[in-house]
Amino acid sequence: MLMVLVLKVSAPWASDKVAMPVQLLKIIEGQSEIPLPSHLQKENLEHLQEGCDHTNKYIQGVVTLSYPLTKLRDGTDFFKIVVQDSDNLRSQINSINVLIYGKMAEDCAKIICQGETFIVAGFKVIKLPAAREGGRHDFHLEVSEEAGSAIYIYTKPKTTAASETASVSVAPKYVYTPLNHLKDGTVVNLYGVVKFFKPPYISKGTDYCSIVTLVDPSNVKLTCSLFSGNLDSLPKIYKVGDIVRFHRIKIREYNGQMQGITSGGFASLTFDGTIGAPVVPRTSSRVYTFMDEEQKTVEELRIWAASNISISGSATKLSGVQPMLFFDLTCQLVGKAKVDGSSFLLKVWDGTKCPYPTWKVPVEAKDLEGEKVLLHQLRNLAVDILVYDNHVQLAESLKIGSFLRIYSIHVKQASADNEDVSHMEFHLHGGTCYGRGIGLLPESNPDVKELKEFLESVNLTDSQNMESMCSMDIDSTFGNVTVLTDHQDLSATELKTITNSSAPRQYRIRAKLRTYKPQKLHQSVKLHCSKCNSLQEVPDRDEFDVILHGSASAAPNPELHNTSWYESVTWSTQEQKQREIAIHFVKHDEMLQHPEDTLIMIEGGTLKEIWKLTKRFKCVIPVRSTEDDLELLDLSAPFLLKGNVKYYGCKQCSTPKPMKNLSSIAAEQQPSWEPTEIAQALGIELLQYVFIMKFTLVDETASLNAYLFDHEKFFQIPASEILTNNFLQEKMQMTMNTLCPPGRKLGELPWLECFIKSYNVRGAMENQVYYQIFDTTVAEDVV
DNA sequence: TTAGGTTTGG
Repeated sequence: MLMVLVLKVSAPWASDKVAMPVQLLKIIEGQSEIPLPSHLQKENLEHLQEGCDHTNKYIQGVVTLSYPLTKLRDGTDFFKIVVQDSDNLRSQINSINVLIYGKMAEDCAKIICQGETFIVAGFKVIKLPAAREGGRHDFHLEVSEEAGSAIYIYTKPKTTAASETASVSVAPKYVYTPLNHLKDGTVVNLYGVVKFFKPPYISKGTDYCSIVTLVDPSNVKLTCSLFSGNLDSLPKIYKVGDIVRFHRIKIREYNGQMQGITSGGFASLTFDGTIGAPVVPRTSSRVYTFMDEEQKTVEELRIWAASNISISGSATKLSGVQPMLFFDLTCQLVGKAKVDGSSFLLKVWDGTKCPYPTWKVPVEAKDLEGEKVLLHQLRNLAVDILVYDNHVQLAESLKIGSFLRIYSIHVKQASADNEDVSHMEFHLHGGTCYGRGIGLLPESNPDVKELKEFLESVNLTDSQNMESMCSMDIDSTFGNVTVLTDHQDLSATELKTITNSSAPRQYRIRAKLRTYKPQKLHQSVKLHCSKCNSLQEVPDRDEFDVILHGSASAAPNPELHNTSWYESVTWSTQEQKQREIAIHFVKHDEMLQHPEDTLIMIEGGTLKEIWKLTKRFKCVIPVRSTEDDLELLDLSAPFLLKGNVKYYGCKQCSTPKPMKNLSSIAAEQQPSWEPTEIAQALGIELLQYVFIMKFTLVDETASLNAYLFDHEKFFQIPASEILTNNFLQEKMQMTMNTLCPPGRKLGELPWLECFIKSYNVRGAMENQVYYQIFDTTVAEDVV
């Protein structure tokens, strides 16, 4: 009798789902071949090559020797056998070592006896360091469940003897197929950047399903249907731009296009697609291979994706929702309730306030799960999202307090019969079009970390003060003033009186902010020279990049290295076009200081390198060398980087002085390296970051445009920080939403109090009167 | 098996 055993779990062609590691599939009598899946091809021992994809290949031979089951140092089970190709006994190379790892090793050790016929598919070929001897192969095969190997054993005894030599275990090597080389009917390993995905949802069959569309630098797309009964074994994709590695995905042709589908042994790793983020795989596998080479692949894909994939997406904060649109929300679940059979209520918040009144889904208090006190505290910040149909089951299973990303929420403007003002409704409609669904984010997710930090910073008492400015009862409560001023003694003047008066004068006014410019708040940040009074745009990073490239073409001058006041270090990069970098560390008392106290000057650095250095050192000054001195770069580039801020000098008003002037600051008892002081020493007229905005103010009598020219006082946010700080941008947006809530009629806008002054600007023909807001600060309970 | 990307009802 011939018995055929198939060791499985991850055999790619196995049709059975039983998770038993060893399964008796068939007992065949008098038959010499197992009906192997048609896509498998037999590989001759003589033709083995390292680095090829053997996912669809098998080798067959007789077990001539087996060793006792042992454990490797890391606890992995290890079983080694020698297999001889019985069809080619006269061949020079007819034996090979097969190293079996993990659960498969344990299972094989129980079953395999010498003389049995052994078939393995999905192995890895590893070259041995020593030369071959006596018919032994100079490769060995590595086999494991993780590698997707499958083993077939014929238990019919045959006998041969063979010697064997020790072999060295080498980490397995995978081969990855680019998306433009996929062939129907194969099982491959691949990398890709997520272009589209549906978070896992419960399919109509027995499994979870997740749809993932990948692209890679071949610019070919591949849509994969991934199924698994275990949610954890589907890739943990959180956003478009994430990078995935799939092992053992089956390729099929569907509607004239290649399609990926899970097959036995499918495994995935997911990586954050952000350049510079740690390359840490998200996986449920206990065991996975991940080495320097893989790290490099991920980093390369990140760079490719950065310029080839739009990851702008539709992520929005509640403060930024627009009616009649769809958006993705990262939020925390604070309440949930069953509404009816086909819909379920989720109450969530993200710390920001929706500028529109939002609907409240009526549910009975007893049906609402969540912390009552918190729900009350958050009653004006949390929003109700009604999820339908296929999303209900998943929504029900969510735990209060968990962090979610809800994809493609529909914002619907609606007005009930008994309300004059329309409100916003949030629906997660049934189905999964456009990736509609709910994803559970782990606490380790960087977006969750950021959100948690933000939620903790939200003062719930303050947000209750905003109650008067929000949703339900708009008209009655909007008599309130939301801006504080310094000059409480002045009484308010009507706008008509102001526009009819001559300039210059100062007034206290009470008005509504009908609109403001720019609507994109980051565009309000400019650079101002207090000497020549000029305003300019903040240069973008490309401009800086170009200047850096230009200056890197000249090598640092070694004669300028290591002077009395700085120490220098130089090195060359490994890139194709070698680049020399010099860093000059400014000393204090002839000593180097801690990096966080040190000012450095750098020659030949890239944008990224300089940015990294600013994280570590107190100040960074990009320089280049001339024949006899170091000097600043073109003043279109920042002359100084400190913390998150790039400091610029005025081209008109600056007269750069020798870098050596910095040594006088370095000699101070405790050098503070203040930008103003550095600028002065270097002859730079420091440009100040300012907010420039135009406010259109109205009262019952007239309307006027007043300019806001503000460094920090009005918003209590430094203009210099806003471009690099998301929290502050968020805070500023919320402030503007409070002062000028979008989507409201004039009558529904809040009243503001502020100070304005009028002034004359001489035109060619006549004087023009302008107005500027001054000495005004947004009240703390608004911010 | 399930889905096979392309939104809108409650």
